[in-house]
Amino acid sequence: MSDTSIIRTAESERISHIDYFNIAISVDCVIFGYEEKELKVLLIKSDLKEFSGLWSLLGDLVRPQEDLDAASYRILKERTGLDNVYLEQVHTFGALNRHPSGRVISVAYYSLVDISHHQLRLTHNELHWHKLSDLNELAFDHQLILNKCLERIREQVTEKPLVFNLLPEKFSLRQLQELYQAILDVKLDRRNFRKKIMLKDWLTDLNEMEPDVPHRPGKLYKVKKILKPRI
Amino acid sequence: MSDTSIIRTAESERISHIDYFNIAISVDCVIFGYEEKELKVLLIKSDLKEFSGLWSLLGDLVRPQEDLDAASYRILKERTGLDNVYLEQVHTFGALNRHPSGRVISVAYYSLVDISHHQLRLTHNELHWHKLSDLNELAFDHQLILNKCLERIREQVTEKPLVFNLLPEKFSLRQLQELYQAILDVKLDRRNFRKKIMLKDWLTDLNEMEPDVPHRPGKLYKVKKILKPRI
DNA sequence: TCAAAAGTGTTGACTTTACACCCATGA
DNA sequence: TCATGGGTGTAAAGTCAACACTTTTGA
Repeated sequence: MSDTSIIRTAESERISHIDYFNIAISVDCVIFGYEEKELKVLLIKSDLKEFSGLWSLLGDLVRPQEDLDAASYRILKERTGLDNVYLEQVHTFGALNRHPSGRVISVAYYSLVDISHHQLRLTHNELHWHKLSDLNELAFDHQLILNKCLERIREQVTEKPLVFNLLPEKFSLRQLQELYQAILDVKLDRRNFRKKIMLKDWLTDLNEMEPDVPHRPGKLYKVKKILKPRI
Repeated sequence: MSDTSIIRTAESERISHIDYFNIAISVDCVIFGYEEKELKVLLIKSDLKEFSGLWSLLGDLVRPQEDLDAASYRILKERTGLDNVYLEQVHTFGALNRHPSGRVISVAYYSLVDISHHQLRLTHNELHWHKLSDLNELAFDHQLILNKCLERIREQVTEKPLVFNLLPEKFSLRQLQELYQAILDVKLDRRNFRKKIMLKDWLTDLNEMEPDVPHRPGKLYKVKKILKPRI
């Protein structure tokens, strides 16, 4: 890592690094949910005076003995009570003045959760689901982070069976189509959508019908194999 | 960032963060080049005793007053003399024991450079281009980082006019096709390749012919608008 | 004149899109 | 019986893959 041609050891390098141990590293989680045909994101009221009144993503400093992925799972678990959730690293944000307390570099993860999951317990009363379509200014560079994560999800939803993390276990094709429409912000043709999704072979027909709908009920499906944490 | 409901200021938070300022952050650059119909990567002999004899990516600690992107440009510039080069952040690697000197989290970037560029000057005699097809064990988790970057490039080359960064300014369609073949590790049909690349409208016909070839010379092209640094 | 690669189009397979009618259910 | 969405197929357009012959150049 340097041009000096002296052979160094890990120990000598550790010492020479000490000057550099003054950048903090955090993880920010963009936790998406889906409700009322809209994509939502879980935010917490910023507890920093500089951002008072603004909402921010769920984040925390990475602990010295904690893996990055582990930190993101911890944050999610602490805030929602959920484990066993899909999380993916997206990008690292390191602009010099992104944090008013000093140099904090933040690794962004996104996660998709079922808002109606019985296990979901928001553990803080300043924690709320916000419609993506209706967001005010966010603290820090969190709008930037959110945009990047949204972009990533849009790239991935048609390739991988991700969106099922946002839905209850049983769902109809209509619900699934509405979800894709919400994520991609497009209108899809019903017949073509059904053909395409069936071709992917992601779904199992439950031989059950949607209950409590004021019209002809649709069949219910579940996903064959959901993408789960790699931890 | 915490559950305490005391309102904190950036200053008080800065102080409470001090315990956490003991993770170092580095940038590793996967610098790809192309020569003799093969993709190559620029590596340096590891100067750590623990990895003696092994090659490693080009990296350095991020300086306290340095943006992440700026760090990657600095590393590239220091090692190759090149600026004005395409660099993209790919992933951040933070496993606990990835670095023998202590906790070092590394942000990986990839870059594509023209090995024959007149400005290219390798600034260190332990710095060499290695065929991807012919790599030995690398230091740290650098094989992992390299794989991730290669994967990313493969996803992107058909979408964005990236590969032109690997070629001299003027090139023939044969050279371009060989390059795609090297990156994607596939054999492409010449007629289909030409049709497809022309449809993308990335190239300008220079009305010049390839010099010094022992067969019918091909036309030379240059790219219309190369992707350049965002710095 | 030979070897090597340049240049060039068509066909069939497949994928994508657009589009409309009858059916089942609850109110 | 009405309103609502469920369920279904086909044709046209577009994209992709396979494939062969003639031309130009240098040796």
